[in-house]
Amino acid sequence: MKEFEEMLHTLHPPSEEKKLTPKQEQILKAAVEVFAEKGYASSSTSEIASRANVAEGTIFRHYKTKKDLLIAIVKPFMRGFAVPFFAARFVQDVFDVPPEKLEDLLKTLIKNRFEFVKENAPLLKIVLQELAFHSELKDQFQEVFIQEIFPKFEEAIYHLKEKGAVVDFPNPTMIRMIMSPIIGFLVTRFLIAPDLPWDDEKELDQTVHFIMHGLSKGTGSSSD
Amino acid sequence: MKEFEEMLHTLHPPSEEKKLTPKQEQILKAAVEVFAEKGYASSSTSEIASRANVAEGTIFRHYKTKKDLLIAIVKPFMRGFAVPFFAARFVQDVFDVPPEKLEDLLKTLIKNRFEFVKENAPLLKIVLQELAFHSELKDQFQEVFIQEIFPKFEEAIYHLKEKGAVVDFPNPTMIRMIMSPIIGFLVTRFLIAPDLPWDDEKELDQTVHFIMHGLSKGTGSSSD
Amino acid sequence: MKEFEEMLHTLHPPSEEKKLTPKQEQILKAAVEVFAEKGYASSSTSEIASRANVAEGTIFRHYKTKKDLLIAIVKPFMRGFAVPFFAARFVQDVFDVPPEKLEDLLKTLIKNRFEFVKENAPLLKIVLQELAFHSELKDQFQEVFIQEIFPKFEEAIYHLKEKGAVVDFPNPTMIRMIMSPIIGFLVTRFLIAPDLPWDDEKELDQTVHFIMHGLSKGTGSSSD
Amino acid sequence: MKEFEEMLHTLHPPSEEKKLTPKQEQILKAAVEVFAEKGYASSSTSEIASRANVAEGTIFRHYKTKKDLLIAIVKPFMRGFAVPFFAARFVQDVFDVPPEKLEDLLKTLIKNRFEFVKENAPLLKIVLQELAFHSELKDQFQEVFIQEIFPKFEEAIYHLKEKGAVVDFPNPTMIRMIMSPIIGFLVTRFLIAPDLPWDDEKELDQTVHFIMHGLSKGTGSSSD
DNA sequence: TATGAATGAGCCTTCATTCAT
DNA sequence: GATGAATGAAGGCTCATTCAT
Repeated sequence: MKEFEEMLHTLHPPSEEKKLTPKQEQILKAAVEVFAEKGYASSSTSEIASRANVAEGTIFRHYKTKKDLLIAIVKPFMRGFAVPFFAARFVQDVFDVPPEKLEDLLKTLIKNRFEFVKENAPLLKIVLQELAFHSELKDQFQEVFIQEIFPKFEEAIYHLKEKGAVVDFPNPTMIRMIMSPIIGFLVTRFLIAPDLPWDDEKELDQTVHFIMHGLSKGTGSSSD
Repeated sequence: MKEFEEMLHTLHPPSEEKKLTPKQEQILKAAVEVFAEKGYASSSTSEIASRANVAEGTIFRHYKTKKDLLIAIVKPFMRGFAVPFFAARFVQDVFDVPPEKLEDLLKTLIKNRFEFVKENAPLLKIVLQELAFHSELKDQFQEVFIQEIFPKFEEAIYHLKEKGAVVDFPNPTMIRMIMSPIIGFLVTRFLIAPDLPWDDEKELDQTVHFIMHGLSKGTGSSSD
Repeated sequence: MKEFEEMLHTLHPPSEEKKLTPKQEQILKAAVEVFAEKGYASSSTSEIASRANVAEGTIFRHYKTKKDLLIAIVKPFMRGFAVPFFAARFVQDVFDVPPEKLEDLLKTLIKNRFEFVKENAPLLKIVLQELAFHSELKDQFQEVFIQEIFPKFEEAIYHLKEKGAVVDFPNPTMIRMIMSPIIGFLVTRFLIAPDLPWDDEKELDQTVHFIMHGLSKGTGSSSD
Repeated sequence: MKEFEEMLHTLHPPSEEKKLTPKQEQILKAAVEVFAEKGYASSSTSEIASRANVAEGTIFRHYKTKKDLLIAIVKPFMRGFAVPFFAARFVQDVFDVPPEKLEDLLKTLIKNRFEFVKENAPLLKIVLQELAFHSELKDQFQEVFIQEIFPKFEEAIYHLKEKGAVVDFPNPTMIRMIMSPIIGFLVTRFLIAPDLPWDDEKELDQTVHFIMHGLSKGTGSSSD
């Protein structure tokens, strides 16, 4: 479980993005900035161009369309986010690990994804904003999350339920419960109040605690 | 606690919205539709006008600006959402209620807000989308949520902590943990997959369960 | 046969074009000018706008597309050109008239169309230029010429052949032979050298002479 | 008269075009294709480049300008078309030939030009389309047709009139009458309906017949 | 009050042309 | 000589906003 980094390169070798020319990189960087700042629809290619120190035409030489540019930005982010889940490891670990270590397992996973988002906070914003309006992004989301990640989650949850380790809610509900606090944290941490003096380690611990206890079978404080 | 409805009218008498002419209502309704469908920036006043069966000029007679129209839509929604929290009752109840009834209390609150959102799902979408880009909306949000609702929450949490009923996380963290699963549910329920055959009652119960256990002091499934 | 003018209004009452607002007329007039001068593809809507003393946006309020503007110009011209042929009169006259008056008949027809083109010379240019590249125009041409005019011609030719008045070439060939010198004259007269001191009456007489003799059965200069 | 082929090489030795590099040939070929398909103004150098399997820059190495490319295409075609008329032979033949062979003479000439156009149909289209808009092409046309061909025609016509073989129309009118049916045929044959099952020999015969009779002094079928 | 024609700034995109490699 | 990335001017079109009626 310590080697997430390795997995990152399993499916999509890092060389993939290295093909970018300097101009392309400037464009992508500028586009991420502007899209995140103003939203896709309110961003103008001319502003992106000038922030990228590039002629406007240059953008369209590399990305046929403004939307193509958006996709070129969002797709790798989604795939990148999903990479760790592709590993067979993920489910196996849940299966192998003793109950009292589950919390550590979850934390490792979250921590890793947290770091990924930390490096790409503006992209998180762009995805959350634009997913709602572009079917191309929805498709990509479908492909990555619903077809790849969710099944893994379901498998893991299945094991946990069998072990009697967790409450017996429907799978989609449980997945939602796992993800909501995480997303809630990420959004607060990086989008709403990135300038607060965060103690990330502590917040993550508490979030994991919250999720684990929330899904626990016992009745929490109101015993019984 | 059964009389939330009354509170709704406490601060903002219902007469307020009655000043709307029929044309205005058509415009607002159409605008909500279009904004939710395409996002504010990608919506055109001409489409709103034609959906409202109104001349384009008419929109600008009532709302000086496209953005004014957005605000006219979002502001009442935010205020409406916050209304129940204005009641002194809210904190008092938390203080009075016996620990084993806390879950019911939370559920009543959530249920009520759930119904409110249910009637205004497109507005939820608009708020979540546009909050990020319009300082006028952020101000309004600040005013309503941070200045009104959050302090109430903090007070309630203070009581709970005193009672030893909940874990001792920082207040903002706890508020986030309470709200994340709720928002997660609302977004899934109304925006992502509104067409699934939802059992709202059950989902709400489970969400409350999740939150309460998540915040409980006990160690959840990994007992001890 | 003297009342072609009346026929002009038979099918398409003149009121039809009267719906045009002043701005629309300015736009159409300017567009005809510019299209004829530079060709459709090399004309810019901004130049049309400024020649029409109208904002560029105004063009697009009336004609959704640059191409729509082209069609709005060409369609009425084609229909207008075809109008006389719609009359039942046309074929009947050919049938009734004695052989020695055929030349007069043809001349009346040509003269009339000549006047029509004279009023719309730039439009003739536009049609001849753009017909080759726009399927919408081809369709319109098909509809008007091939479906309406050509059949009338064929009928007339059928009568003439029966009378033994003309040579027995295939119908399409004969139609081409009738039209080529006419078009050749129109193009030379209005497009290639409009500034020459033309004696239109004489040219028309000679063109008719040429066509009639060209189609005659006799062997012309060689022999009798 | 059988040796038109020889004339072809009289003024412009065939070697002239042999200087073309393979790339240049590909470019010219592609340009002819694209120009004919879409018209000069709507053709993009990038499409020409890709059809020619050549980098876009390569076009501009050989032809400084898009328009230069057009001229490089059109000029040789015009000159090529005019070549036979340069021969002194042309007028002499008209002078020498007995009246009853005039038709054959004309047919030989037409047939020969017909074959030339047949090999270069797209070029005919390009010339007819672009002549109207490019003064460089008009100049070239002037140079070739008005200064070279027309005088030859006038001379020939002068002879014919002297012989009393033809009607006494003004020279320009007669030239127009000779050329209109020919151009009408070429345009129909190669541009409008190239896919019809043409009997070229017959059409040419009939066209010649039509011209000769059209210009004959007699009154054709309607004797007198 | 309501209308809708008119505006013109600004947007995305295309394209001929240049130039460093 | 050949390439193709880069340019930036110009084009068609959209849209929020104004205003005379």
